[in-house]
Amino acid sequence: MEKFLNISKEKQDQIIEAGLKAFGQNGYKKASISDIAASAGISKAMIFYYFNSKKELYLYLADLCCGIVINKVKEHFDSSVNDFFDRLKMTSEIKMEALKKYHGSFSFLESMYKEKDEEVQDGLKNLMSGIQETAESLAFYEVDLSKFKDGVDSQLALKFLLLAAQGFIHELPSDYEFEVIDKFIEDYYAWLDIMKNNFYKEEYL
Amino acid sequence: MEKFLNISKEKQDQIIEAGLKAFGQNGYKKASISDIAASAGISKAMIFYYFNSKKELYLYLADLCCGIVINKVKEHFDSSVNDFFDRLKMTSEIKMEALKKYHGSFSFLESMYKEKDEEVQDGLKNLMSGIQETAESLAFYEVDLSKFKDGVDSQLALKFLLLAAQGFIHELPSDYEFEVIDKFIEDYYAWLDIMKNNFYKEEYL
DNA sequence: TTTCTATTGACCGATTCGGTTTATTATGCT
DNA sequence: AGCATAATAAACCGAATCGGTCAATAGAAA
Repeated sequence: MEKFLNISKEKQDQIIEAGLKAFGQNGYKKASISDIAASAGISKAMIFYYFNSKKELYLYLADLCCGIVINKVKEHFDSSVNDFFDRLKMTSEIKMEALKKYHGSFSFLESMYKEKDEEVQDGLKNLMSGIQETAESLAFYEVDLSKFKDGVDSQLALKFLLLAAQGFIHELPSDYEFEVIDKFIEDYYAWLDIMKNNFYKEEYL
Repeated sequence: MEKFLNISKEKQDQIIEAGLKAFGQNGYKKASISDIAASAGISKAMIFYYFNSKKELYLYLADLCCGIVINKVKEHFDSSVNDFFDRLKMTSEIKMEALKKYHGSFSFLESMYKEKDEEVQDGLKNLMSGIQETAESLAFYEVDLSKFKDGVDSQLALKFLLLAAQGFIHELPSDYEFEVIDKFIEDYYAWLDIMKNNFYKEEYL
């Protein structure tokens, strides 16, 4: 595997993107090394030269994607931000920055959560345990909800905002341009501002 | 194929659900008849006894799912409802009713839109042409947007509400219970009411 | 009993799978 | 230059799986 780390970053990225895409779309079992190699523009033998098996490649990618998210969280998350909308902006920014590293990262991560194949279960369990503490639910405790008007259910607001973000991620084609993410962030912030202006008590505007 | 229509509705549904799930998760090429048969609890040979080929089964399911949605639209859509939120309730009700017929219908429909395999392209093209007129974008013309307060972008509101609905559909596990849909509809309506109460000019409340 | 239908498990050739081996090309090092 | 070593691809491996067929069985109807 040190073989892989010694080649150029561009070629590494081609292989990583190809792997994330194939595994993300088809799951572990139905993704094939031949597909990945062809999609990365190299021969199948090279995949086994860099990584020794399908399993090793998969777990490397899993580790990589989790690492990206975890690092972004450690880098940007600030628990002292306790305004509802500011906190949301922060977490969505973290998410989107991770999304911008590799096209396939999110569809891979999501298929990873559903992955049931026994061959990789052991390796995944290890990863999961270390990532639970960055779960979304934990990211929203200690947020100040008293700024909301009576009659506005902040939990419902949160729920639908998170669903919308998830909907956006799923709507992305596998070959999206990075700018569509920036465009979405823009819309997202505009939408958050509208909600804030109409859902907060006047003294907090 | 008339063989298939003569067996009991329950057995039909088992096969349909198995097919929708397999094709929806894996796409046409990577879904296997063996999987579908096993998941439906019958032998592989029976699939070829009812349908003569993989392609015929796939196109039958595609036709079935499109038919369900189209019928629900014809049945429930009322273009005279031109309040923004009432229209949204109506279209989401149509969607969810279709979702409740078969667990796998929506993931199948979505994978159907992305399907690129040449073997079924011809059959899909025919279906698509008849379904375009029920597209979501068309469902929102002639809606009265003047009730919104200044500063509230109704198009942005629509966009995020549709994204949230899509996010919900994707969050569903493949073996969801039908009641979670009712629970979501409940939340959805509560959320629409909150938005209406805060986004409409006072004279329209 | 005969006849027809529903159903299966075993089977078919073809393809594809994960993985290996071999041969060839670059790439240093001296 | 020559020589070793690493990078790469193509051809290959046995095993599994693919879509699809078929012969044999069981069951109901006659």
